[in-house]
Amino acid sequence: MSKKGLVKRSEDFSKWYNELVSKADLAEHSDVRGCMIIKPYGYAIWEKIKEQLDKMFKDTGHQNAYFPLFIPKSYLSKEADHVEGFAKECAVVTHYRLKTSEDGKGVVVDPDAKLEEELIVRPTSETIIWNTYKKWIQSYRDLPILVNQWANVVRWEMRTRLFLRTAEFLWQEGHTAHATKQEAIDETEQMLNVYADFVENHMAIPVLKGIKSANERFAGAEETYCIEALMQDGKALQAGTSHFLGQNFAKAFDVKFADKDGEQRYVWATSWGVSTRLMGALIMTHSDDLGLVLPPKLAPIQVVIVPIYKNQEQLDSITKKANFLIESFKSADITSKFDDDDSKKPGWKFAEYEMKGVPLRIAIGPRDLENGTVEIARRDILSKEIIDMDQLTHHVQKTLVEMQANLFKKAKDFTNQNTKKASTIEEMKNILDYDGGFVEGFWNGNADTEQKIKDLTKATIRCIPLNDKTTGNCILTGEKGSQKVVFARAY
RNA sequence: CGGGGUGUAGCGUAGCCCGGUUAUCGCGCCUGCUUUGGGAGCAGGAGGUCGCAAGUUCGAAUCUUGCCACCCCGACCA
Repeated sequence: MSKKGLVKRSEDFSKWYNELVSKADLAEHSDVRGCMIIKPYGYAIWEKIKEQLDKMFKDTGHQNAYFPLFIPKSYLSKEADHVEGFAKECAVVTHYRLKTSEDGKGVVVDPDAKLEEELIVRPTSETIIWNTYKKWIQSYRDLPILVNQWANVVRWEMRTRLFLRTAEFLWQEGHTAHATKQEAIDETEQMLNVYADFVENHMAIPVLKGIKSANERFAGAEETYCIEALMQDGKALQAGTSHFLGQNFAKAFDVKFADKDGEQRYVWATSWGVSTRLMGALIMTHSDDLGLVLPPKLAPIQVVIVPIYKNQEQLDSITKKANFLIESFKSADITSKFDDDDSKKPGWKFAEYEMKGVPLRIAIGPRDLENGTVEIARRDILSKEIIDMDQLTHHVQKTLVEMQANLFKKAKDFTNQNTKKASTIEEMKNILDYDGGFVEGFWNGNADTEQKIKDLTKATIRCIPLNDKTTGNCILTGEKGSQKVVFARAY
């Protein structure tokens, strides 16, 4: 990744990405095909994401619950579009027992232990949840149901990439049931806004809010809302989705309720989710050649203190100061770590914490002991300054807030600079081939047109932006009165 | 599933075309001393079914065949 700007050759960006994930100790490929091992440091960041999102879900009235990993095959076939969308990538459990093989070496699947009905490892939980909601809902008094589940799901992908596309991934999926269409739509939009709020204000990643074209819509949804973010290589990443499911699942699973007027009505549904893919977005948005850059709100360690010393006596007095600082940080809600590991030299530690994206690094050495100061280094702009020890906590607090804002602004500027308008296919192709980025254009709303544009440019419609009713001439056909959409090449 | 590529120590690699002593180098690891304000230096040491299997040969990391795994580019996708 060049600090100067876009990497146009995607192989270079892939290489940079993979190296970063490995060197920052975030994750690695498992020996199990397509699966990922999230290492403790990577998982700590995911936990920060979870914790903050979970709070936002609860603040909007949701509760957590947990549903089975296995879904009977018959459930999946109840909603036609839904099966079709997921059938190609499902892992299927057919047996429940192993036995020692004939030759005594190893084990084989016991053919006598065949399941009567195969179980599907959930690729998403709409079906099993709606099968349950049928039992939970009889009256309008049972509504709404506002449930979220933190879980793992399996989608048997052909090609995998750490955090962005793995056979198994972690996510949260919200599944809500409502008495009216409007309430369900409001919920869908509310959760899209929660996602946008979280991604922008906690992850410092600017997003574009919009709705998907029919082609890109979730299998079984009537409307898919999404947030799209632009990565540093000029490709778009879908960072979260919120689906208005209409009455599709209620009808498929026969979920009806008695309304106030005594009428039996089908329930209205939504589902919404974000996954460990957010980790990929985080990495690809902020990081540089030295490694990961973390927004302070998501950093498991916000400040690291590195001692520099020549003898035990110096280390002792530095340790005393460091312990004092750590206490002071703690009372200001700043997470810090004192790294007095004697087996690593300071230079090694500096490089290591930069690689891991720790926002602030404080070095305390003999000079500082004399002067009552510390050296403080900022990860985002790579600056260093000397600060008086007694003003430190306040300074750190202020700087962390500044860094959070700075990272967002930097990413926002990048996204703005790489959002361009095109009125013809050639124009769009030039932009995409040269810089990548978001391309605003007009589309006649026709699925064939969308496909042709994709064939010609490798770009898909990322979304139809919300609250932008501008019309113009279709980028492919020139048709007047076409709607505004945003195209990009995507992950 | 199509096209391309790679498998040699924990990681990264040389050697393979043109078969021949004890398989190369770097990082990491272990021991000791000196070091510590940007990934330390020196000395010594440990670590290998050369992806798996068969074949050719006096002899295979090297040649042949088959298999497996992984990576990259497509198609598909959060």
